[in-house]
Amino acid sequence: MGHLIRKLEHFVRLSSADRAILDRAATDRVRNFAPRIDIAREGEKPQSVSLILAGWACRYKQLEDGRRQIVSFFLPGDICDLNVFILREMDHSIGTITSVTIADLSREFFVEINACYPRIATALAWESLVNSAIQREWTMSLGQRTAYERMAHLLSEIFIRLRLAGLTRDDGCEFPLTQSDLADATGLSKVHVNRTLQELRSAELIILKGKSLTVPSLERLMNAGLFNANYLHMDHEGRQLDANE
Amino acid sequence: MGHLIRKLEHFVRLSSADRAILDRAATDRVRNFAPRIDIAREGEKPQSVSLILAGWACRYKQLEDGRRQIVSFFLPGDICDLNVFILREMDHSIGTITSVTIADLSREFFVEINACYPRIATALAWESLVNSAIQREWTMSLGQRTAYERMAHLLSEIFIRLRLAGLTRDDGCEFPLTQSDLADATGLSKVHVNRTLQELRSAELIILKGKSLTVPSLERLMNAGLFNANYLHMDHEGRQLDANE
DNA sequence: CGATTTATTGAATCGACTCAATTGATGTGG
DNA sequence: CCACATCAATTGAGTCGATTCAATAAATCG
Repeated sequence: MGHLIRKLEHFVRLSSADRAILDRAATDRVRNFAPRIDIAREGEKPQSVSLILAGWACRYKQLEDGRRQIVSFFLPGDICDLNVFILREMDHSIGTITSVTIADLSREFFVEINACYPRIATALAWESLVNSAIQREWTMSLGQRTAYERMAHLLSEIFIRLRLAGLTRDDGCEFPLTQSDLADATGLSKVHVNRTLQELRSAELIILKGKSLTVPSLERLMNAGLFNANYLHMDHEGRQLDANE
Repeated sequence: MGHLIRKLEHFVRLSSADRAILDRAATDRVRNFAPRIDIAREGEKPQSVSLILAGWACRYKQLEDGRRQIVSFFLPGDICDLNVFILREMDHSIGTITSVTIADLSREFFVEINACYPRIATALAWESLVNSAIQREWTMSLGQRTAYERMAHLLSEIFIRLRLAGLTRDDGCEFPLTQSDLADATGLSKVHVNRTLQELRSAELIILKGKSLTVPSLERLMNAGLFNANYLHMDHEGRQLDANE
């Protein structure tokens, strides 16, 4: 579907046949979920690989005593858990933030891609490497960045990822995360998230109100978060594979 | 080589042909590195996929001001950066802890594996999924666990991973990490690492002296770290693929 | 509209940090 | 093989970033 294709095209140019099979896969087995519910739970058998068509979701883990860590966000165009068929049991849960539309991608789809669409296969491998890199960057953030830097970094990352998927207009985007979500993602308390956001506001790095985020200068926000975009590998790195049409 | 095979066999039983090609790959292009040097640096073009034959290494990221986060450890039998050929530029560095012996795995090796050794291909996919799961668990640790829990968790993880590779005897193992390494991995200061280790010692959860770690009761250490081993997916999950010999 | 969730504020506390000094290992060259 | 240099581990004291608890204000939703 549109957001995935748009994202993958930052890595490699696809042919119209490539785009066609991706579009087809995205209209096949579509499911809708309400906001704030679990799509999959830790301990269950992984059922499918899902492409987010619309809405925000997250992957999270929880300790017995209730402490909760969001370990990644899924935005439109993201794929959850490539290859996960192999495993017996989920080691984390997946929950929605907003209402979410996903398309289940079948095993056969991946077999076909690997056999007949090498450009897509490579682009999906790229997507998966970028996801690993994002996870490492979160490790970095939680381990080394201050609350202020961490929040600026997270907001920069989300804004850039939304832009790659074509989900920003000018300097703004939808932003359905609550401060509580941000707390679970950054490892900070809700109260401190609130105060940190206020600092970012008074530094005029963000305008965050309702469910909408405006970033007057992405560059300044990135600087505040010590953000180095290299880990997103979005500089059209696979262009030697470009389709010629 | 031995440690990799041993580890993969926790997921699926390999045939002697499977083992043979892995052994061959591991004797092909072997390189040695001194302790405490960089094998690869952020910003460079990724050169190869490496299998650690002996020694410990780590993946780390650094901020401009010097703050350093170790985002993963590589133990014997681990593979660095499966698939990484695709990317233009490293987003992190890889450095040795001890002296290290690695075997470079060629692109052709992976092509051959995917074409002719589906069981190994699946096992390597499993290895890569487990690595992602470990990275998520580190995110969890840094975001939610206290210093004490975090240290207990890390030590449990390392001990278990070493055991999977056949590198423990009874309740002990080599442990070449300095407190400074532990600080960079846990996001704590060196001083606090020191104090946290003392707490673990006086709770009789670890005996750590010189470069050797003893864990009198792994179960108790795991409990202290709120350790749930599910993320390591080591319960022979791929047995439907077992070789019959 | 009232009910519930989300955001905000204040005050007190605490876990972890910094700085600085000391002790103990490890290793190397003469 | 000792002497020195270096690196790693330990300890104490003071500080600070972030937390908890608790109350209030503002949105959002049915």
